[in-house]
Amino acid sequence: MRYSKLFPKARREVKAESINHRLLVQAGFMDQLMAGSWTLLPLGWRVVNKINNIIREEINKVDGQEILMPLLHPKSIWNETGRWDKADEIMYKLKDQRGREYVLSFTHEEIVMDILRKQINSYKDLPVAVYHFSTKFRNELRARSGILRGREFMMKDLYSAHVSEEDLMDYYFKVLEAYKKIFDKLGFNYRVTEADGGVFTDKNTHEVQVLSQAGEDTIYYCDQCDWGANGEIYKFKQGNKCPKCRQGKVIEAKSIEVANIFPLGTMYAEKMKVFYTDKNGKKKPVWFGSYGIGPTRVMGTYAEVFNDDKGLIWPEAVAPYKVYLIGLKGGEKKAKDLYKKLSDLGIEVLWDDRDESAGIKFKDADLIGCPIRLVISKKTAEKVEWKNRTSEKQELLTSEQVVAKLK
RNA sequence: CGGAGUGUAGCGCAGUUGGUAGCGCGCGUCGUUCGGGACGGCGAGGUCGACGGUUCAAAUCCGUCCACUCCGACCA
Repeated sequence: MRYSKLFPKARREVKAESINHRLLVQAGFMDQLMAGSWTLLPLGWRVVNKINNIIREEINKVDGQEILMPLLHPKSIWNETGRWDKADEIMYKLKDQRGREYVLSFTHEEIVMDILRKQINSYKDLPVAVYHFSTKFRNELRARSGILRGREFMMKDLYSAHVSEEDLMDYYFKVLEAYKKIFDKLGFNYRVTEADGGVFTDKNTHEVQVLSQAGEDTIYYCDQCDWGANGEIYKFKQGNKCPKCRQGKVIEAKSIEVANIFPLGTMYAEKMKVFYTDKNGKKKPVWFGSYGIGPTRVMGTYAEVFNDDKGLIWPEAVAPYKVYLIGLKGGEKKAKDLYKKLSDLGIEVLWDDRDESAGIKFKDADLIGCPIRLVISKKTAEKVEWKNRTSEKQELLTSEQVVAKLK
């Protein structure tokens, strides 16, 4: 991509208290429509898509099948579970010209249940797991922290149905393992915690929490084993013995909840009459679970966790472009050639071909935060300067060496 | 919803005791520059958040409302 053509350009200054708000807006990744509603601009959309692809890959591995469900739901389906009233405060409800009532989706359990009751007959049809990436609308009392808490945001939600609690819980922990793989690939320092199910279930659930001062949650975790808990239901003291391994100490920390999984049981199936016939010919309710990850919140979390005073720092796995290429005086032609060469090889390059000063290009390169910066100028002569975003070290390579290193 | 703050040019901001609006950046253009936000010349750009009131006169004073940010309640 030629930076001269990219919409929009980085800005000089942005007033915002939250780090993800300031950096992502300043660098041109997102734009605010109103409190809690954001446009993902080309750079931001690329990042979110990369996050989504990493999620998709792991969810497919646990037999999730991707679908796309509607966002406009009739009142009747939400009445079936009682959530039309129970979740009233977070729902955006609408009425059409004839007085019919709807809600903008804040989750999809009821919708999946409706599909299942039409499609599932026998135990032979189970288990089944479906997921989609789509927008969620939640009427938060207060939108805040940039894109971390919006009233409209993207979520990957996976739903699974099973013949028994054993099978559900077996799958539930498989998904938890898949989530760990996802957040390992994404490169976060996170903890898995036990938490409250909120409007979703009375049962306890698990969350993936990325450690960050910008987080709204307080969690407790063991400094030696994998134990962790959300402070909303459990209270522990920093420094006490870990309740699980009895060896490590409890650490209290701020964190951002990026994923949550719920073993919902048979309540939804019973209320919505989602039954299957077992081997003995008996009708039984399906065991149900739901599993969410917030990709747009994940992007905001990156901005909060990976940055320095110069700007964003993207890990290669999700960077909008792998390389930021700068051609300075005397290197324009060579930069153009290298851009073509790398692009032909399928390497993602953002080429700053603007007629701007060297200083502006360097500042924007740092702000946008691609992992690798390449510079060609009079100074580099026939070579190319390679610098990683996370290091001050610069090395001069031939373009062949650059290509080999990038492959 | 309670508390605090802010709305003035595309962005960031200043604007005194009321007298009809400025700065920096950016933008257009010409020229000189060209490895860490270069410099000069010329130029464009505003219903001062909205509505109402006070006044000869309101960005400025008063009232109502709206929007955004932060803290809280709440929430993924």
